[in-house]
This record gives sequence, C-alpha cells and structure tokens, in this order.
Amino acid sequence: MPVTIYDVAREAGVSMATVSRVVNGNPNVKPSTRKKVLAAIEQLGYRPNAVARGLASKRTTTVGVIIPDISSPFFAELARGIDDIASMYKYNIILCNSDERVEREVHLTNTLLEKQVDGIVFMGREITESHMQVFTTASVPIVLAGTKDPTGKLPSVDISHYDAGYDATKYLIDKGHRRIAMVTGPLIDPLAGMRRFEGYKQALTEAGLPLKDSYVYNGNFRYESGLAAVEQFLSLVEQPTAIFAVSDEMAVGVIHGLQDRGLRVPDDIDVIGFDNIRLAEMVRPRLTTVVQPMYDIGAVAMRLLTKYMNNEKVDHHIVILPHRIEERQSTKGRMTEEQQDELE
Amino acid sequence: MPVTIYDVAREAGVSMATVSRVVNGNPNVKPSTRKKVLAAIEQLGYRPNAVARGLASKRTTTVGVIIPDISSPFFAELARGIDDIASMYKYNIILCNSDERVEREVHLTNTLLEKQVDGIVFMGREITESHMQVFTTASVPIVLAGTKDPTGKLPSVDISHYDAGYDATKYLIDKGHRRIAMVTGPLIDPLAGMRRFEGYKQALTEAGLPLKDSYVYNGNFRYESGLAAVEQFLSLVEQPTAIFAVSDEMAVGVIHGLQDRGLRVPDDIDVIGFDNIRLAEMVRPRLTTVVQPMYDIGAVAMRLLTKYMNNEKVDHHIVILPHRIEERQSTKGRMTEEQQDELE
DNA sequence: GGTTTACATGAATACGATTGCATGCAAGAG
DNA sequence: CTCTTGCATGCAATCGTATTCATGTAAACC
Repeated sequence: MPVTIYDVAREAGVSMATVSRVVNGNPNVKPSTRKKVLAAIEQLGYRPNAVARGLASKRTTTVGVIIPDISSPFFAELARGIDDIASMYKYNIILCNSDERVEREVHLTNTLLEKQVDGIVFMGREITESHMQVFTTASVPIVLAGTKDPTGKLPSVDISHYDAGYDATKYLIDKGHRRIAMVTGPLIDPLAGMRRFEGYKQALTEAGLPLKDSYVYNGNFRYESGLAAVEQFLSLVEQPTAIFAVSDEMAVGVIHGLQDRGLRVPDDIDVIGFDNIRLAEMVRPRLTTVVQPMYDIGAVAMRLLTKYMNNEKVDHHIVILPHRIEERQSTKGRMTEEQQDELE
Repeated sequence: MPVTIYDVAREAGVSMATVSRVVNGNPNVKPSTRKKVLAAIEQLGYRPNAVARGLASKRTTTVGVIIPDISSPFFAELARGIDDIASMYKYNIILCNSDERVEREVHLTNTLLEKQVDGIVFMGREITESHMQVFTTASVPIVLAGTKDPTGKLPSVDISHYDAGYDATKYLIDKGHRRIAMVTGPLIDPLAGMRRFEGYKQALTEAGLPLKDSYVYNGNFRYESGLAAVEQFLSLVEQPTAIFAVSDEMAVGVIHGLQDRGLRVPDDIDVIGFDNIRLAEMVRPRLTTVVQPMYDIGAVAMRLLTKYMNNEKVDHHIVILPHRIEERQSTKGRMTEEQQDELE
C-alpha cells in the first residue's frame, strides 16, 4: 500500500536505481532527471523505508544507549549530550533503562545488536565479565560514558573520580577543617563509590588526619541518604565541621537534615556536593560542589563513537574530562589554630 | 560474515523456515527438531537480524518518542513511564528531543515514520496545522502525552489543566487568601500556559475577587522565572499573600526570592507549585503542589498506543488523568475576616 | 483398511531498498 | 574521423528474514 521507490521510478520514468541515487544525494545524476524524480517524490508523497535501506546498506544510522535511569537528573543530562551530538551526525537513539541490573544490561545490549545499531553508548556502574563477554561479540563499536572498564580495553569517557574525591576533601582541609565527614556512594560502585572514597582517604592521610569510620556514611546517591547521614554524624560526641557528599542530592539532604535540627550551613557546618545538577543552585544556601561535566561526557562519548563508526583514527580511546570545584554558599571554611593565634 | 538463519538451518539440518519458526516461538515444531535448532543457534552464536525481520514482517517492535527536552525532570519522568510500559510489551523506543520547535517536531516525526516505527508517542506544546498534516499521513498510531490537540481527533493522555488551575486557586481562597498572585507559563502554550490561567481566573471570579494584571507574572517554567516574579510582586503596594506558580521549579524560585528578601514562607506568604517533581520535597519549606501524575501519563499513553498497535478496541481515545493537591509546608493559610472576628 | 485430520517441514517468494557492473551516448583528444 | 574518456542510467543481484502453500507422514476415526 505505501508508495515505494519503484512507484516513484515509474512515475518519473526512470529506474529505481536512479531514484535511489537522488534520494541519497549521489552527484551522478543529471539535474533535469533529478528534478523529475524530486517532483515524482513530492507528487506521490514518497517516504523512503529506512528498514529496507538498513538491510541493503548494513547501516541503520541508529545507535543504542543504555542508561541506568533516565529519570535521574544526572543521567538525563548525559543523555541529552549524547542525543545532541547524535542528531548532529544524523543518528537516532534507542534509549534503554537498565536500572543497573546486570542481566538486563546484557539483555538490552543483545537486543540492540539484533536491531543492528551502528554503535552503542553504555552507561552503568560496574563492568563485569558478563558485560565484556557480550561487548566483545559485538561487531559494532561500544563506548562507555561515565564509567570505565577495569581492563582499560574499552573506549570510555569519564572524569577522574579519585582526583575529584581527593580535591573535594583537600578543598575542605585547606579551608581549615579537621573533622571532615563523608557521605559515600555504594562502595560496590568501583568509581563513583570506591574511587572517590579513596581520594578522600588519601587527602586525609596526606594532611595527617585520622580516618574515622563514624565519619563515613554509606549512601546511595539519593536525598534520603543525606538526611540519614546527618542523623549519624550528629549523634557523635565530636561532630564533623564539614561534610562531603558524593552527589548533590545527598548534599542537599545533608543541608536540610542539618537545618531541620537548627544548625546553619555554612555557619555551623560546611557542606560540599558532587555533580553540579541544577538542584545545586536551587537550594539555600546554594551548594558548593564538584562539577562534573555531565553533558560533555555524553557529548564526547557520542562524538568518540562516531569516529569509531566512521573508522576514523582516534588518538586516545580513554578520555578523562576535567572536573572542578564550584564554590558557592554552602562552604565558608573554619579558621585554623594558626589563624586564630594570629588574631590574638 | 555474521551468521544468518541460513547457517543455522544448515548446521541443524533443517530449512530456514523451521529455524524461523523456533526463533519466533511457533508451536508447530517437533520438540526434537526444536532442540536441534536451539543447539545450532547456541553453537553458532546466532543473533537474529531485526532489520531483516522488520522488512519481512512489517513490524519493528520499536516506537518513536518525541519529547521537548529529556533533561527536564518533568519530561524525564514521563519518558520513564513510557519506556517501562514499552519494555513490558517488548518494544524499544527511539527518543528524540525536539526543543519544542515545530519544524523539528515535524521533521522528527517524518524520520521516525521512515524508520518504520510501529507507533509514536508525542509530547509537545502546541499542536499546529503542520503537525496535523504529518500526523495524518502516518500509517501508524500516534498518541499525545501531556498535551491534547484542539480538534480532539488524536488520542491523548493528559490532566485537566483548567481544573488544576482552578483547584489550586480555590485551595488558596479557601485558606483565606484574598490577594493571590500567579506565575503562569508561556500563554502561547494553550494548556499548561493558557488553560491553567483560565482556571485561576475562574476561581477568582467565583469568589468575587478582582483579577489584577500586576498579580500575574508571565514565566517560562524555569527557576529564574520564580525569582523574577517575586521582584514584580514585592514592588507592589498591596503585596499578594499567596503565590501560585505553575511549575515546581518556578515555585521554588519564588520561595527563594522571598527568602532572599527576608520574607518567610509560609508565615509571610504562601506558595503553591505545580507538577510534584522530586524537587518539591527537596526544599525547605517543602512545597505544597498540584500533583500531576507524570509517570502515569507516560505509562498510560504508551499502554494506549499498544492497544492501537494491536488493533484492540479502545473505549476513550482521550483520557484525562486525575490530579490532586499535595499539602506540604509552603502553605498554611490566612485567617479570613470572619475567623478573626470570631476570635475577638 | 481406507479415509480423514492434524501436524511437521521445505520450497519459493516477497519485503524495499543499495550497489556493482554493463551499457549507451556525448564530448574531447589525436 | 576514429578512439578514448567520462558521465548518466538501467539491470540484476543481494541483504536476512517471514510466510504462504504444497507435501509428506503419522495418528485417528468408523
């Protein structure tokens, strides 16, 4: 029923090969016939069948995107970066939510490969053996965004979580803090969980500060974790003077937990977050945070993928994007003892 | 190079038709041969080519989703609802960001149709003539989510924006407010902009309250609009005692704008928002808001689409989901004069 | 035991494009 | 004027599957 390339050919009085050529912008067509064909297309309301084209050409101009949860602001921003670059290169995106479940991630990968996507951008937590197994059976490129595989084989785009954890902690130390608590992510997460925590530990160690278990709360990136963390920290005899939470949501939870107990931020306690989602500017006090270029991670990952898909030369298959600390109102620092001495 | 159904057939010593049958779960296959085929598939690592299947069967088990901006929490939640139901029915989704630009929406629709999606879920602002034109050329069902077309022809899932606007305003009136300001969306938006505003006007009228231009600020759903609105309202001699913002982001902007000026919410001014995104619970005071079932709108829209795709009977092609007001701490009301009289 | 019935399977074709190869023709070279 | 060259076009194979139809076989029936 729908009009095919053959109908157009008949209408224009040419062969289907010629129609195909004008549709695909092949220069080897006489302007006059091109015009005829275009007219026929317009006339008949012809819409090329991309599935047939995909079968014949072995390219679908579609890429798969596997994401933990699109309703998370962090990943949504990443996804937007991916899609913007994708559409810039004329690709469409098949978006799949994995909820970070390994079997599902593997299953989705297979589904995407069946659908003959030209490439895949993968976002997840841990890269396991199961992942590597499917990934290596793929005949199309796969790049990791916001993750890195332990073997370093796969192309990936991410920040240095270790450095970021270190920098945030160092920032607080330099501000004069000595009792610094941390709200971590799930430590099963090797990067956003573990590596950031290791950065924290390193910074403490270098400053000669003790690592106290009671100053570490194991969160899950969500707001409620922040609230819960405050409970733990405030029950201590020696309460922290600064709290480093590895997601903005948790950081805001911390701030509100503190405020609900009558403490002021940053007057009583400093708080620093992580990510720099829009929320960070939509709290009072505005949140000092480690900014992670989420949009860019997505965009760069997609750009990298296009290079692989076009068999272009790539210099570095692992790219580490810079992070930085955006100083806002949730941190103001403490005077160190030396500074206090000077004042006297 | 990749292994095809033909290779499997040879390996299993059957015809490709039989392989196709077992792959598609056709019951007309002797268990013993099914087993042989399955073994061959496993052995060869066969992965069915969904593109070829799509061409032959004329179904892609893929649906298109056009969305203004996936990085907006509101739409992200909607998208999640869509994807969950889609994957429940074994569909994948092609996600496209339109930025609410009409030409782009039209263009994306055409692209999706070329890719032979089995259906489309469309989210946008206004449904114009251009939209209707493409939509009607489509041979697959299209359902609107979070919008409605003026002609009422297209299937859609949404709330009643008019009622919601009315209810929010009425809520404030019942709380004793007489000076109620509103931060609207762009009035070009016929629903989230205009209809909510009309509900507001109606509620005022019924209560015998005047509609004052200075009490209306034209926002764009973003946080900054809320801040700006406060500027306008506080410059008035007779300042409002309650503010109704048609997005939570704007409402939070309003709250912060007020707080930044030393006013307290709700002690000095009540604020009510709209949407009930997670942010609403991540502010102090927590935001009273009109809850819009975003996830459900997406889910129901997708469910409706599956019915159309399966040629099932549908009772109502336009479905209006319920909204309600979630009362939190940003509203506490004012005593009316009568109440004050009673106290004396 | 012959006829009907149901099931299991294979051969062949359609799906709607892309693309390599052959061909015809006109222009340019010698 | 002939030969070469290159452009414009058509022919036909191909992509990997679904699906109809015909066929063969075994079970079921009276």
